[in-house]
Amino acid sequence: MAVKSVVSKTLVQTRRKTAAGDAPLPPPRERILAVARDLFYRHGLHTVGVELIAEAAQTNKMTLYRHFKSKDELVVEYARGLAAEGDAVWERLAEAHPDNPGKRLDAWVDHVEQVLTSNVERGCALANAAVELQPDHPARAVIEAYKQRKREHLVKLFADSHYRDPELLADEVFLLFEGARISIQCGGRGPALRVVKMLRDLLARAARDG
Amino acid sequence: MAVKSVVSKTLVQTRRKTAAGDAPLPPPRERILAVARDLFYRHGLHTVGVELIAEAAQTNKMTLYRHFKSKDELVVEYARGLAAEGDAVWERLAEAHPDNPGKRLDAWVDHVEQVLTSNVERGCALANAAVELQPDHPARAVIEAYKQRKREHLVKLFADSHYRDPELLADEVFLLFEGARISIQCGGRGPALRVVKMLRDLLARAARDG
DNA sequence: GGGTGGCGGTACTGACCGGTAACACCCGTT
DNA sequence: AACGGGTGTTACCGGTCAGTACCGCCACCC
Repeated sequence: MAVKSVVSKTLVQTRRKTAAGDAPLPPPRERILAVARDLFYRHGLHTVGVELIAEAAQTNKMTLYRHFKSKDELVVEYARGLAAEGDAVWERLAEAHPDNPGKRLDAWVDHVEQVLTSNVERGCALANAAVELQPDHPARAVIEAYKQRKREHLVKLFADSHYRDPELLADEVFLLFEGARISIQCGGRGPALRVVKMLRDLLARAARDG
Repeated sequence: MAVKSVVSKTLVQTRRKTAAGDAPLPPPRERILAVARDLFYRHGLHTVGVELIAEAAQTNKMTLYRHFKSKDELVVEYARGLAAEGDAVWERLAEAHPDNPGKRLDAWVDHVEQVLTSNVERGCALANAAVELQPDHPARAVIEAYKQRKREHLVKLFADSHYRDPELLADEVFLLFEGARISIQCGGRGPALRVVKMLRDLLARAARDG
């Protein structure tokens, strides 16, 4: 029930650059968010303390609290960052294939494949965070809104591709994807790896009206 | 980042029966496990302390530690209990329809429907526990073994019903179910409610070889 | 009746964690 | 040169939590 720190504490830097004059560091806030993202994802929100985050970000607790007025707020920013990154995927998809829904769909499936085959041992960071947080935690609203947007993106994608029941299809695809990511951490890596094949089969079989 | 106790602390009982001579209580170990099950599920493993569990079980921390040598062990027993209950469902299914795979399948879908429409605001307790626990926690092995068994039960169910690709079908159904339960706590209750329809459609459309 | 064992109650320890105070420091600006 | 803002450092507070020691009590059983 404990996370033993494995974070290097050897840091001899002053002010955005290491003593040896290496590459300058990003400002503390960004470093903290980057580290929080890594540690929260790998070890969970509850097991990672603010001091660990601060030290891993090559700063200290005081500076952390100058940028985030509480750990809860840091968690909210953490969730916001993840949601923004997820939204960015959809924006890139829309920009890459502005008027070709079929290609947009293919590109999304490719993206899913890439996500599920890369190092995602711990599944969806936002879903995990939702599991750890009480229902009234402010980060929950961020997470739920994001998942809602994600589902609606899918509905629109299928509607644009003229599938007959885009709502139901979106739900189905959404649940398959979510199920794959949660089941990764329950031991079954197998099912998740086959989900891309399922997706392609499903989309090929589903009825269109055009 | 805190759970404020809302548990009644008014308890004036001595030894397995209340002062007023009400119904006798089960032995402490069972009470503790029952309460742990409820509180761990509703609030998560990390946010619920052993003292809260003990008091809610109408006993105290000392007695709890006489039956479980650590909180981690209590968590393991918690997981074991949930897994055993899940296994019991499959046993009842096998007993109810020993030589009629079709009815067994129908009964399972009914069971899924019942699970997803009852009060499961927090999804699958075992999946949630896996999210909260480090990979080397002993309870993780219990959870992973259970999910593995569950998937194999599904494979056997589909194989007995002469579906053409029981492995793939089992994965698909498994992921849909898992996805439904995790997505409940991410705000989207909608998709989960439609999963039963998806299941029936999927099973109706899937190819059989007999 | 006198053990014996299980249980309830209290009080405690030691560690950890979120959050704060106070001060020294470095830097860019004027 | 003086200033001020953002930062690093240390020490600390208050609370919580897992786990333990100790005692008293009641039930059961020979």
